Amino acid sequence: MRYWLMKSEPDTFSLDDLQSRPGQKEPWDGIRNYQARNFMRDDMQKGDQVLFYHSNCKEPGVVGLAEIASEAAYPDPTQFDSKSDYFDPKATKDKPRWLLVDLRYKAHFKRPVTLSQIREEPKLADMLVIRKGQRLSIQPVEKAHYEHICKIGGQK
DNA sequence: GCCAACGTTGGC
DNA sequence: GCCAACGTTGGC
Repeated sequence: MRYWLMKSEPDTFSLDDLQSRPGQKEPWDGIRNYQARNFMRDDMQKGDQVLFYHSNCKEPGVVGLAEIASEAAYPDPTQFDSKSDYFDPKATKDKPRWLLVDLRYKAHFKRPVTLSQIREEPKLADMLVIRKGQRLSIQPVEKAHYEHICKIGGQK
């Protein structure tokens, strides 16, 4: 099993939104970065654990947990939809360019683990999310880091 | 709203 | 294949 950090802007789609979806599940569409896509395609498996991170907001940080709920990555339907913001004219059904996975809600942390807390904690100094210029919306996370974030967040 | 950092595009 | 121009991300 692997561990991930996935970013979302809470104004667009928050952990609350994921919790209130039917089945507490959501296809994670709109990923348009090759590195992030390759993580989904090559490395993600059903049951992988996810730190759900709120970005571009007042208090950026990990607000809770989710998990990968699809067996594998599959084509993101928004790439074929000319009305979608995520439409990609170069993608075809025979040769889809973009993939997604389903995400399932697990829990809210008792206390969100803020970006500044992560920066201040020496044990988390190697996390990608605090590396300068790091913008990837899907990042691999080491197990020890995952567990420590959970501990700070008050989630076993 | 600003802007640094980074990814992508496209002319050559 | 280079690289300037442009667009996006995301903290502040």
